[in-house]
Amino acid sequence: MPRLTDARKELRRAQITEAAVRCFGRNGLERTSIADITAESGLSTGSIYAHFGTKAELIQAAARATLAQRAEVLGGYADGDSPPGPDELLARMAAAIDPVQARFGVQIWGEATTDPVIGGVVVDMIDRLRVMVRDCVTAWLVKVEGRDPAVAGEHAEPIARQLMALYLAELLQAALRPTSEETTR
Amino acid sequence: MPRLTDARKELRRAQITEAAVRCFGRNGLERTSIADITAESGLSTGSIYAHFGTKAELIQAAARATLAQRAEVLGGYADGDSPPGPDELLARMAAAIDPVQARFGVQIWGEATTDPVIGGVVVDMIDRLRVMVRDCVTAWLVKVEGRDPAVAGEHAEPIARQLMALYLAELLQAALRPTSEETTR
DNA sequence: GTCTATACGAAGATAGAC
DNA sequence: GTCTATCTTCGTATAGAC
Repeated sequence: MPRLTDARKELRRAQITEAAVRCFGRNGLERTSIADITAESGLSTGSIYAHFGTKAELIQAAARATLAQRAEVLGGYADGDSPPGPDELLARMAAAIDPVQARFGVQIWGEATTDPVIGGVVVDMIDRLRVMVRDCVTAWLVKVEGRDPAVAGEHAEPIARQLMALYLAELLQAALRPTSEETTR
Repeated sequence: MPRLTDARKELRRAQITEAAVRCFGRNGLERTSIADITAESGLSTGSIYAHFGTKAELIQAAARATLAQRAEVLGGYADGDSPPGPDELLARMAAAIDPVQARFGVQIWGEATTDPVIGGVVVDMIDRLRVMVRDCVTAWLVKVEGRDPAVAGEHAEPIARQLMALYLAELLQAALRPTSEETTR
């Protein structure tokens, strides 16, 4: 297994998807051409198509990468000795929102309504996030509120649902907030 | 002022935007061509361009019409003698969600992230909805919970925010739910 | 693997008859 | 106002050299 070259390959792919996300954040999924991405990434058309079969595949990869990145941020919250309570958790999640990623994220929602592949990615990711939020709330109920671990999970579930809804609304709001360029104009 | 012909004009425009929304719900904003809309509406390219200058204008008109229609549903809730409480209100709003309009709505969010005109339409409409929800909650606090009208408005505000977030999440979920065609396959 | 140059198709928009 | 036919542009994807 040539894992060193594999790693390089992954790096290139990441370079491309990250440039793509910046373009998408500026101009939207369909209004950024491959040419735009070549300009942003410094690479060429041929190079991009060497790594992704179609533009749709590129979008899928970018979506997976971005959503996974957002999930990672929540990773360690449930582990500490004093996990954050619901309000604090939401505040942290909201504070971690990046405008460009928020815009791309909402664009992906739109795409997910008609593209089943993207649809799968999005619902999986929302589900993963909700589970992580639930676990964090459970840990909080047990560790700082002193609830019975046996029932804390059940209690955490509806709270997690509400938090996710609030978070999605926050994400949407961030995505709709005018660009800094637009506000300074 | 020829208001009869104006009315006919509006009717045609509605015919076009409604056909467009059905197409958008199926295939997304950018993957429905003008040709698709002619097929769905029974009209021709020329006719469509006689009513809308560009495809973007058509999308804007469709967005305004659809969002206004959703706002209308909430219209009378605050007026009755026994306005619904938060849970009941959310349930009614969720029950009134149409899958096709939900998909189009979420697509519009995506478009709003990069198109300032659509952006304005969306934030205006979300704002209008939130105000209506707030008024409904206020009426409920006063009329069925017996709260002091002087402070009910303040109390209603955060509740309305939560309800809106929950509603938007519900809308997103409906939009991501697989089409009936896909599930029966 | 990366580049440049290009083929090819699709879709937005227009012209002009009726 | 509505149609059909068409123009033109643009963007994806490929071919082939290095």
